[in-house]
Parts: sequence; structure tokens; C-alpha cells
Amino acid sequence: MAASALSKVESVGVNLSNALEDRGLRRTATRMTVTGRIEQLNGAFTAEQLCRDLPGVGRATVYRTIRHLVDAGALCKLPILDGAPMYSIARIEHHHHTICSSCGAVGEFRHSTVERVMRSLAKEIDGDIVGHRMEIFITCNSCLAESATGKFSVHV
Amino acid sequence: MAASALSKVESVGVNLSNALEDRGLRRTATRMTVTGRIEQLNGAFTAEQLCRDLPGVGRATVYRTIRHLVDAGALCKLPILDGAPMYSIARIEHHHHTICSSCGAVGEFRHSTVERVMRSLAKEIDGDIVGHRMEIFITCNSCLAESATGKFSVHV
DNA sequence: TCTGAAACTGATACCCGGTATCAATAACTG
DNA sequence: CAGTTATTGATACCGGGTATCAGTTTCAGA
Ligand SMILES: [Zn+2]
Ligand SMILES: [Zn+2]
Ligand SMILES: [Zn+2]
Ligand SMILES: [Zn+2]
Repeated sequence: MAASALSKVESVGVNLSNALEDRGLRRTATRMTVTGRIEQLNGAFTAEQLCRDLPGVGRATVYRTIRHLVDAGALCKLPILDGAPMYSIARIEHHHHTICSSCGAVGEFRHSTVERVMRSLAKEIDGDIVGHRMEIFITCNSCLAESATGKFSVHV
Repeated sequence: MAASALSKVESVGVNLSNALEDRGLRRTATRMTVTGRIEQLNGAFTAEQLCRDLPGVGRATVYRTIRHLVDAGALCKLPILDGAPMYSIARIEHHHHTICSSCGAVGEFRHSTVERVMRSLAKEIDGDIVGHRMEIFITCNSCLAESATGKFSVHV
């Protein structure tokens, strides 16, 4: 049988504090607290959310740690129109996001056809393609149940 | 001959002040100044840029007018990771953006294959798809010439 | 044309997310 | 252990954007 073009993003065992260490940063207790919390969360989060979850850690440190992780490629940063960016653990693989327009829940997916199309675009776009980003706005199943009102704006 | 899957976004004659009037807003001199300036600019712009261009118009009014235009669907708002969102006149058609990672220049395009793929994704994604967004990061031709350093970050 | 209600404007203060500063502290090195 | 360097977090600050609100403009109706 043909494999589906859509595939889940594998939850590769990423170790965030190793990612920091690999950048020459020290493995401190505070950083372990932050990375530990991020690893506990299963899904996307905002910086403020992390601050709330870790009242014992200074705001600056939370933001700095997130920035380090993004720089290390261990977190991906997802721009949210009209809102703070969200972060999620970046598995090694390239992927895209689904965002529930109602509750803001973020999911990840890969789709081989999408990537093939992107590749084929290269011939037709002016300039050198250096990357791309794609988000699919959805109403997630749990929100469908409650048929909530839109909270995130959508670029249709 | 077969039409290319890629097409330029038509520069439909959009009248921004009409768009405001259609929402029940008054056609004031200040608003004409703002919409006039936006129509002069050919391409994407930031709110601050518009404020600079129109020192005679209050910041609040510039931001309010932009918001009205976005609400009216006459401007599209493009999230820029690590930067202020950019706006461009929203032709009626659905489209996507190219962003030069080096200079920030924004272009628009449509690609029928992309839309077909998005449509086909509907079967495989959990929840109801309500929209999508896609940006292609490029190094534009003029930047290629100067091989400038990256300024905008890219979600690879 | 006058008049009052409603809309608009812009100076201001404020909010929010995020960052620079910097003195105090912790972590390494030898 | 002592010196050096990295880290931390309180604080002040910054940029983008919005709420407020008094003064001005618009406009429908008399
Ligand atoms: Zn939802
Ligand atoms: Zn992709
Ligand atoms: Zn460029
Ligand atoms: Zn599309």
C-alpha cells in the first residue's frame, strides 16, 4: 500500500539541556528547571506561560533560555498574528503547524506533497528560495464540539 | 499551451477609502491622507513607516485606520517573526507572500497547485480547516547582487 | 443655515512582550 | 582555595500598539 503523504512528526528524544550545553552554555540548575518544564509540557507554549509556570525563575532568565534554545534550533518559534509567539520543541525534522483558530492549540505535521510543491516553486519564484513557512488554521475537534467563537485571526 | 501554475496577483483597482465608507466610516480628510499614502506605496509597509511618512497625522489615527482597513479586508496583515507586522493592499484574491530574508521586501503570488494541495490536506488533518497561510523566504535578486547578511529569521 | 448628536482626531498615558543593565551570585579552572 | 568567567534576576527601559478623553469635525435634521 502507498504510504500517506501526511505523516506525524516523530517525537524524537530531544534533550534541551544538551542542546544548551552543545552551544557552550553551562548546565545550571535554573536552566534545568526551565528546560525540564518545557519538556513536561506537551505542545506549544508562550514565554509568559512558562514564566507563570516557573515563578521561582526570573523573567529575564526564562526569555534568555528560550532565546538560546531557539538559536540552538531546539525550539521553533511560531508567529501568532495579534499575539505572543508560541514555541514548541523542534524535532530535527522540518514540519508545519496547525493552529486552532478558536483555542490556539498548535499541532505539527509533515506532508511530502507540500514539500514537493515547494520545491517545484523554486523554478518559478524570483530570487533564491531559502525556506518557507506554512500554517493551517483549523477548528480543532474539541472546539468543534463547543463551537466556540474565533479568537485568533486568520489570513485567508 | 498550459497556463503556469504560478500567477501574479492582479492589481485590481482597490479603493481603500471606499472600503472604509462601505463600513459606515466617514470619508474624512485625514483618512484620505492615510489611504492615499498607502495607495501610493507600491508594496508592503509597516505602521511605523506610515507614521513617519505622514508626520501630520497622529499615530493613533494611523493605527486606527490600518485596523479598520484590515477589518474591512482591504489590507492584509503579514506577521513578521521578530518584527512589526507588515501590511499590503489585499486584492480580492487569496494569495501568499514571498519575503526577502535579507531586505524584508514582500511580494505576492498565487499558485494553483498549492491551493489544490491544501484542499487535499483537508481529508487528512484533524478538525475543520478554516484557512491557511504560507510564506516563502527568499533572497531577492537585488540582495543576491549584494549578498547581504540575513536580517529576518526563517522558520526552516 | 443653524444646531445638536455622533463621529473623528490626536496628545497622553498606559499596556504588553521583550531586552539591556548591572550588581550579586554561582560555576568552573588551575 | 583564588581568580576568572558565566549566570541570575531586579530594574529600568524600549518598541509597538491601544484606551482615554477633551476638543474638533461632520452631518442629518429642523
Ligand atoms: Zn481548539
Ligand atoms: Zn515545508
Ligand atoms: Zn532583498
Ligand atoms: Zn493559499
